[in-house]
Amino acid sequence: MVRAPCCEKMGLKKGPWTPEEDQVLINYIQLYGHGNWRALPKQAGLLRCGKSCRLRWTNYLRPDIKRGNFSREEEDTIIKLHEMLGNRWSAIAARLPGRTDNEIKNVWHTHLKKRLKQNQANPETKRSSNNNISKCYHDALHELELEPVNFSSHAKSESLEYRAVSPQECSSDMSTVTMSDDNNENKVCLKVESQRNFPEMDENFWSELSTENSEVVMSEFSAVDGDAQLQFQFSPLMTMESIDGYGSNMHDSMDYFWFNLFNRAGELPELLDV
DNA sequence: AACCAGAGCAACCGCCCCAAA
DNA sequence: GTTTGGGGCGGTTGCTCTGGT
Repeated sequence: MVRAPCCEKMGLKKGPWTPEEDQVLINYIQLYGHGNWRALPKQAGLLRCGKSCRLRWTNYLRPDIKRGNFSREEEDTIIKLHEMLGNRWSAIAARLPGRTDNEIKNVWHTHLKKRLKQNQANPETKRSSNNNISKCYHDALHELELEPVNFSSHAKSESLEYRAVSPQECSSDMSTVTMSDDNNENKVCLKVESQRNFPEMDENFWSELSTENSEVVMSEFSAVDGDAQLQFQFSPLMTMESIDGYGSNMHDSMDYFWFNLFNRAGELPELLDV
């Protein structure tokens, strides 16, 4: 079933908004809010569809919108977040206060894609890119025959389960990772249950890990008889409020964690040239 | 001055998700 | 369990601006 576009209804205006229309919309929302977008234009006396009003408000008229050019810092953040999240513009916008998904999408298509292409044309840049590291640890995990089998994500808790996929290991090697942020302090506790013995890790392991993987900072780890506990702390870019729906990113973080763990323990095959 | 091409950006379109009926 | 409708999202369009010829 294809729903006909609401603006095709008789008499509804399309195209650029006039300053008068903007003012009507602003006045109405300031007075009454925007409980029901579909009903809003009629009540406000606008010859627009609700969708058009919502878009105009969220992308342009909202008082907390930051206008003007993107700073280099903002652009770098977008590039990094795009690397992590892909074309999830609203998720990226959630981490850039005052910027809208539409604006970020436009900046990406007009500026940043070009910038990235230029960077990738430079082999030195390419070698050191996070993408390359990411591919390496995914490959490594594949070789280890560890893969995520279950993942669920909510605003305040995450659950992730890994298992070994080779038949001979399947029954003996199962690890379950449960994350929670009970105190809502951006510190995420993980309980790892696994038959695999965790190698002992020194201070350098954690400092290197947090340097190379800026989304997450390991703060504490202990492993006793295969029952491991560790504490994550996310960088400011990775707040728990906005983590909902970032399953793929958490996979990356956990993949990275496992990769480093087993790499350090010398359990990785000779397949990496990071 | 006129024309053209490309860049930038606001707005639209169609689809999806989810809650309410 | 199914249908319906509102809201949100990502992709795309098309208008405007700008710089080059």
